[in-house]
Amino acid sequence: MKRPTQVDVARLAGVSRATVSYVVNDRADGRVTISEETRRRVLDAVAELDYTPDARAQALRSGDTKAVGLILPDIHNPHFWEVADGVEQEVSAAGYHILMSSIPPENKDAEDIFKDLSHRRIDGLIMVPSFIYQSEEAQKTLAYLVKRRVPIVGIMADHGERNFNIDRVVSDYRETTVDVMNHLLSMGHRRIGFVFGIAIPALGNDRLSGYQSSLQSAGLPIDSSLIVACGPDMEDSYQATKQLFALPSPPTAILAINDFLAIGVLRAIQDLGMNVPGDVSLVGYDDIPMAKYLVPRLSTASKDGEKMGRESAKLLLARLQNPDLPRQEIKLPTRLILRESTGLAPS
Amino acid sequence: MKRPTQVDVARLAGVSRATVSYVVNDRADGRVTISEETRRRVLDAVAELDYTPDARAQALRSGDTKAVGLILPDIHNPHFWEVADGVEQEVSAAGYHILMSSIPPENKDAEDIFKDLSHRRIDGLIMVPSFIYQSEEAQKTLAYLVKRRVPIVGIMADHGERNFNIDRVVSDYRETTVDVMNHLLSMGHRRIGFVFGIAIPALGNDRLSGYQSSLQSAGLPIDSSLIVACGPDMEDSYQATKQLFALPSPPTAILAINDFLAIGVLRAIQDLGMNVPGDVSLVGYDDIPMAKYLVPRLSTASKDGEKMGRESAKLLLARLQNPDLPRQEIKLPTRLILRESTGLAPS
DNA sequence: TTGTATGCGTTATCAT
DNA sequence: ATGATAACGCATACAA
Repeated sequence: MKRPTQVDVARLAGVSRATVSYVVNDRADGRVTISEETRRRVLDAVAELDYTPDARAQALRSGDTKAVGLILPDIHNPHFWEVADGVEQEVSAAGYHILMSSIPPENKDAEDIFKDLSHRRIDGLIMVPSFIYQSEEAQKTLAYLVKRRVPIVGIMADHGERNFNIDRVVSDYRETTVDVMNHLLSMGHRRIGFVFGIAIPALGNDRLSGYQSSLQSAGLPIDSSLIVACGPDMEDSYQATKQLFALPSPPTAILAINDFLAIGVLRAIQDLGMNVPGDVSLVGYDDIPMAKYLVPRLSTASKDGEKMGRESAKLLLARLQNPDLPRQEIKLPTRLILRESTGLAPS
Repeated sequence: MKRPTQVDVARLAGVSRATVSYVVNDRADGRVTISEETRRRVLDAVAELDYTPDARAQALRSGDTKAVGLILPDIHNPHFWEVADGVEQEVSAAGYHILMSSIPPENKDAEDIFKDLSHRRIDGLIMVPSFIYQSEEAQKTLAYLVKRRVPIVGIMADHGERNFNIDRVVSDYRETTVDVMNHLLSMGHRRIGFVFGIAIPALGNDRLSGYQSSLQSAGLPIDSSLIVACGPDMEDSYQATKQLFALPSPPTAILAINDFLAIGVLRAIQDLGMNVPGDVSLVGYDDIPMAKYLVPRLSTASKDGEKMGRESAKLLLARLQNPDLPRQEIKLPTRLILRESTGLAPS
């Protein structure tokens, strides 16, 4: 039993294919008009056959697929689910789907996704353009797509990033990191560690540079042994923390590159027989949903992931509707949320 | 500047469209053969024009879209991201994409997704068929699709669920719940609470029935005030826990319907001035990645989400390749993992 | 070994 | 107010 097509409907209703197309698509605009009589007949036929237009044919004919791609750097970090959720809400309301593509820390898959864009499997792309920094190849491909005016919106930090001339939702932790540091400094912390675990190091630059410049302003040395780079999993941050406390002069406060990794840090500190914030203060980033339920509740620099997702989707939708729009940019704030994981430096 | 098509390539290479199609698709199988000479010419032309086949046209022509849908019940629960990750790994290796569709606790969106399936926007579907239980409508649609032999695989529990006659990956917590209860009982717990917060109540039946039958076997009463149903967010489980301890005779142990909600439970217990496992024992489900980093490390009934994802993808891929396969079913084990959140009942 | 012709299901542009 | 007909870009059976 094959799927019914327009032809089948047309035959059953005793009209032409074009007519079916008209009534199905409600082309009551402008020129075309359909008599109530035939309209009914067609609709009846549609119902009877349970006809539903073929999306593939529509895509070929109309040129777009009603699907947008989404590239995120780390599927295990809850922050990015928030983003995905936001994107989803917005695009699905507009009748689009998300082609969730493999989150590529190494650029390998990124190529594939760009290719999909070229193949017109998707109408546009929302991405946290991490992989871009990893690969010349990817940068060239992106430049090429931009030249072709392919709709792309990037979710990115402001600082030190090349402007790829795409629509962007920017949200930058640099300033808030300075707030974090000032707070820590004012609480008497002098040795502040940084668990820099992130799939793409360049993505952490906003935080790292805020950290370093704060130290400098305070006349404190930048001790590179306090900055430990590690992988993006909780186990990585767990080990990194142990490394930090194996130092001759260990930190009294730690910045974790994100809340997700902060969980591993928290665990390591307690396994070391210390407690937070009594012995060590801890600050994360992103304010993931579970941050406020951890024990202790995690102090963090917050970013509204869901909103970032929604805003980027809006930007993309706008450009899809009107390709000639000037370049769009939305700036979203970040802010410091003090909870229970920060306190006075031990004396 | 328009995208180049087969025609353009054919013209540049001085061959026919068919020839282009042959070399591009490497039809070196069976009958067709292309001389090395023309092959080169075509490939050169392809490179020169940067030709890339149009996926929309391929979809129309070939009948499939190389995309599969994925329906999950709760986007905020890390367990389901493990599943998504597994699915992604497997299908992307086979050249498919995931159409991540809005995770629908209420059936509303489910209809849309089924419709997409009908529209052939996707070739198949992997789902945790939660919404099915909410809506007669959805059940009818599913039955219809099954009759049409649309490739669908369900990720579901075994117990008490209707067999929808689709391929399935089953994994059931009933037995492991009995293990959990036996363990708790052996540690002297007699009043065991259940934080039953889940978007779709029917989905928790494997756990609930294991809980109840264990109680019965032990000759203990089933006190319905110890089972508190709540929403699927951490705040819900947080409040539910407070409710549990407002009882005249509060529990000494708690089962949380999943690890995600267990985080809220853990927080509530400590806010109540009690500690885990000293005052109350806690067990979750799923063994999400952060479970072993919580303080205390969470005892839990584990399920390998990623593997569930991978296996369901394999099933779907197999059926896509051969629609006439007999109905497939894979059973995945669950097991109790004892960590630090369970202990002797207080005396 | 390669080219010709046809159809996939839609939608848009004409005529009628 | 409706109907023919021509693309959209590709893949394939068949002819040459």
